[in-house]
Amino acid sequence: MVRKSASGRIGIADVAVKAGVSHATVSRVMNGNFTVDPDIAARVRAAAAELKYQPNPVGRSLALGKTDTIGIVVPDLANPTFQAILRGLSRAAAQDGYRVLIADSFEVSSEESILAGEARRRCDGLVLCAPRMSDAELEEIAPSLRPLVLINRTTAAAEVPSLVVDYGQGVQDIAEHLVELGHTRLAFLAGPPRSASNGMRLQGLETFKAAHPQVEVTMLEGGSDFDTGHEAVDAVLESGATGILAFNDLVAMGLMSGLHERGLDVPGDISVTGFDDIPFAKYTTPALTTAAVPITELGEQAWHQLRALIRNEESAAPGSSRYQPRLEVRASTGPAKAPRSKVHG
Amino acid sequence: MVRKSASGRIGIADVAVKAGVSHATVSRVMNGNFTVDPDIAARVRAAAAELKYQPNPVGRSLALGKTDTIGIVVPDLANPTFQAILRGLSRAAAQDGYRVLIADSFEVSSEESILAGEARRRCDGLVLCAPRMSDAELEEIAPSLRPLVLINRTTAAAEVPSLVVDYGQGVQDIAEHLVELGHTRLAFLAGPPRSASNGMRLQGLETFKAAHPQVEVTMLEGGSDFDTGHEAVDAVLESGATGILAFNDLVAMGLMSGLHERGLDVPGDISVTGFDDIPFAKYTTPALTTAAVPITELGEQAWHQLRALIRNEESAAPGSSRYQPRLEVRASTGPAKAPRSKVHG
DNA sequence: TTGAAAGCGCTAACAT
DNA sequence: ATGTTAGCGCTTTCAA
Repeated sequence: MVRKSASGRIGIADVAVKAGVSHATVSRVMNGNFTVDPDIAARVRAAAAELKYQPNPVGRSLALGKTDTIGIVVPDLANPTFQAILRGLSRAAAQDGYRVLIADSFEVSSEESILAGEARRRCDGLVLCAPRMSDAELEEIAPSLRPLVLINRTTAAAEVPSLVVDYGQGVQDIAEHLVELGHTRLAFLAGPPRSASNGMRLQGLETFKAAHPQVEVTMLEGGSDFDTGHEAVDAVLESGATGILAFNDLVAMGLMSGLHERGLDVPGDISVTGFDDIPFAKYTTPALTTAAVPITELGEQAWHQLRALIRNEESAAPGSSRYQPRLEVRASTGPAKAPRSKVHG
Repeated sequence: MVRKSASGRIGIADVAVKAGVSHATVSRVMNGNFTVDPDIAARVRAAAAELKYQPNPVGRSLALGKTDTIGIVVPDLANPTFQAILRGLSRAAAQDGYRVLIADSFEVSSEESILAGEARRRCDGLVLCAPRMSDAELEEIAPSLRPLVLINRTTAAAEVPSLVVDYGQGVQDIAEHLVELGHTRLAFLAGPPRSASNGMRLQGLETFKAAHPQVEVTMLEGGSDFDTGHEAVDAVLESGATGILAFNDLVAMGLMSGLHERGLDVPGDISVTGFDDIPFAKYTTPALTTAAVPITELGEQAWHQLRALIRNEESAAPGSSRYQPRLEVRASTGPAKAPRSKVHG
């Protein structure tokens, strides 16, 4: 009969008894410490195998002061962008033997710092993804969260590398593309107000407007999902714009769908662009012109930065990097038609 | 100056010293034990706040024998179905104060049981999502993984509830729908060979064929992503079928995209159906006819089942449930044209 | 090379 | 009501 310790699970003590050695020796064998006599080691391994002993990671974590787990906090797990980051992060971390714990703040910015703190305490490091909290709050809690890597957000706090996508430049590239096609009336379907990446897009558009005073750019309120785009059809038509920059691919798809239902042709009547280049983007009808962000790679890089911080806290902190989106011209953008007259709302 | 224990982090001992009480009292206060004198409790709280003390969850877990964390193992985090399950699970678990640890097996079935075991040991319970391992292996390891909930898979092992979607029935509903539209030559674009849900679809089709001997059903090899569908165009055309049942929505979208590139009209020339009703499905052009699976709810239910098991190991085990997909007729299916002649590959 | 013992940070039974 | 003490399961000095 298999002996069990009080808890019901088989522990190191059971193996020690069965092999006729001390806990310490079992521990050494399990950790590949070669100072153990080969015969004894074999005996221990046999006992462990027979009892199907698996070390308890919680006890191990407490003793070692590390969990081999990292945490990631995202504002919305339903967003393909964050899903892709999670995927890249998880894959990269797994290769180094680390697991990932997820925390979804559901866009409730007031919950973010609590979630982050809780996650951090259970892990060896944290990735904070596009946090919605204020700069002040971020800077305040960042030190207590280290090792910490930020995505699409920066902070003045020390030792906190950031990976940020240059959404401002991307949006400018898209706008330039539309201008080259002859569009003179553009509209931007904005994202979530608290999103830093939305702020970067807005800044990029300001730069663009300064360089192209002859181009009219209307700002429209929006969000980050399909429905946002779908519901924006009226506002878009009312703006009289012929080139629409949607916050992201999802919004663009929703908009195209709405436009299609209204009998409008894309890009014949209106050109539509997205952002991110999610996998679906090339399969929409028409295929979506967008700015490609190497998003899975971003997750992977986040792990590499975090790993560096975890491995040697004191030495040279990794720097922050900026990712340039790449314009992907597809079929959803085309030459501007003769100006349309505004449609009544 | 803030005192720190050896580890560098502030521990319960520091608070105890600062408040002039024992560890135990601090612990009581932190856990809301009301047997503590209000004045002392206040003093402890003040000390904790001043030191910004946060209990170490690892120590707590070791003492309590629970981690307030559950694990989920998925075959592929890139798959929208698993993403949705993860989302539902994470949201539901979070409401009860549980976090989720993810493990992606990347469709490597030989890694699954190791991953599952490792995840389980760090958690209080596990959700095994559409495991690719054999029935024998599953049945063997299931007991060691309890509390365990299975999704889209069943096992003979005791105390292991399953949530399974009735893909067989769903596929029959879709096939019936196509037959009603006059299609007599169908083709099924299969999914990953090791996928149990693919097996269920196959079984459903057998049932369908028995009931409709006059309908020709061609089986085509496939996979589970866009590219699979996109690359299947030749095989689909060669089959001469006018009604195509794709393994899932992704495959259907890829196929529609490929058909479109060939100048074929959906549903004019060929009707295409998907499965799952992912959020994108209603925004494809044409909107995709599919079988809707309440997938996020599935993740939520998985948590409820797991919670019941965690809360009282011995009492009435929750039963297994079966989810019926709901046929969503949209624009990608239409009346069959006059039979086409086979196209040369 | 091995065992005894201390300690990781916490909770809880026991004693006062 | 509070402190003392013994674990939780493991790793790692320190002695032998």
